[in-house]
Amino acid sequence: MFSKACEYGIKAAVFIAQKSLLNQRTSLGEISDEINSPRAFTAKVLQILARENIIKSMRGAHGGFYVEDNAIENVKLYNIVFAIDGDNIYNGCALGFKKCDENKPCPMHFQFKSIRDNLKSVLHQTSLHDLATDVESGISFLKI
Amino acid sequence: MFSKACEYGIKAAVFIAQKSLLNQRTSLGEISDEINSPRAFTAKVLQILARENIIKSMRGAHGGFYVEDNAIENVKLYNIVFAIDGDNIYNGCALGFKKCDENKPCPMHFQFKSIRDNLKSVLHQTSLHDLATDVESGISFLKI
DNA sequence: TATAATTCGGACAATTTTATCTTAAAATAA
DNA sequence: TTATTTTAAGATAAAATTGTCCGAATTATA
Repeated sequence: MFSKACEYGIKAAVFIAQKSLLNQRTSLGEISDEINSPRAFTAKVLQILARENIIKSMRGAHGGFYVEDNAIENVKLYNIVFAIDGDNIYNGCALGFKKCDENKPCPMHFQFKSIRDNLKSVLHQTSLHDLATDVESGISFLKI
Repeated sequence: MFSKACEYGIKAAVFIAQKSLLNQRTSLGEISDEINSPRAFTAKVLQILARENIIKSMRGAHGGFYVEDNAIENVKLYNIVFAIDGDNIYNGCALGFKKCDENKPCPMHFQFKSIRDNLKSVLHQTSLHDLATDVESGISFLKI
């Protein structure tokens, strides 16, 4: 469903948000340990998120990654997925047509409308804060 | 969402079913023309579907691909997707965990439950017959 | 039987995605 | 200022997916 890059990006962002709620920065090493992801590849993904202002980064000693207070609430899963994988998942045609709409639908267009809409609404509704507090309180997990 | 292989497989199967409803076999060349897919790659996908008994193939002059009468009703999108992409799309964890369930859920587990269930039910409900008749009657399209 | 039409299967090639390595740049602190 | 810690960025490599080619096998027909 999501690319590996996007999976790592989501997990990393949630972990960074979790740390930020505790007023802590976290480093690439700590992140990739915590979410069990390849370090250098994760760095690339974090660069994307930082360029898109979804997370903040700071170089140097005591540097690392963090999420700004207001972003923890305002950044939605939607923004992360869009930054990394684009909007193809929930806007793209299930059969890969460039142009597929009610006027000229692919055979799966109508059956998939509810799925796409559902996905879009979930990604729009779920904030970093929601996910991070769940992990913090032991309701969900970033590593299994 | 689906792999390219799966997209081609679905389109091809629908076209083959459409022809079979008219009691005609169709060849690889006709299929890849009709669904606008790379010929040799499509052949590989059709081999998978044939091995899984989702479609039938016959070599030689006047050979080609077809779907058996009962299969047109009985084969669901589910079977095609499963044969080509496996069940990862609707059973797999959104964040890629091997083991992710209510007991030890990833941060997106509950938000994605409805999406997965919705997807699963759509794929289970939609038959080749449904898709093929829509195309045949001009309601939907295999090429755009 | 010979020929043509067709799928099958294996090997290969190109592209995309995933992953790594190495050096530079920036921030902190001694 | 120098050393240390950290991210940034670019080059490269590995793996997976997508795509191609070719000869063998099979079927129908002349």
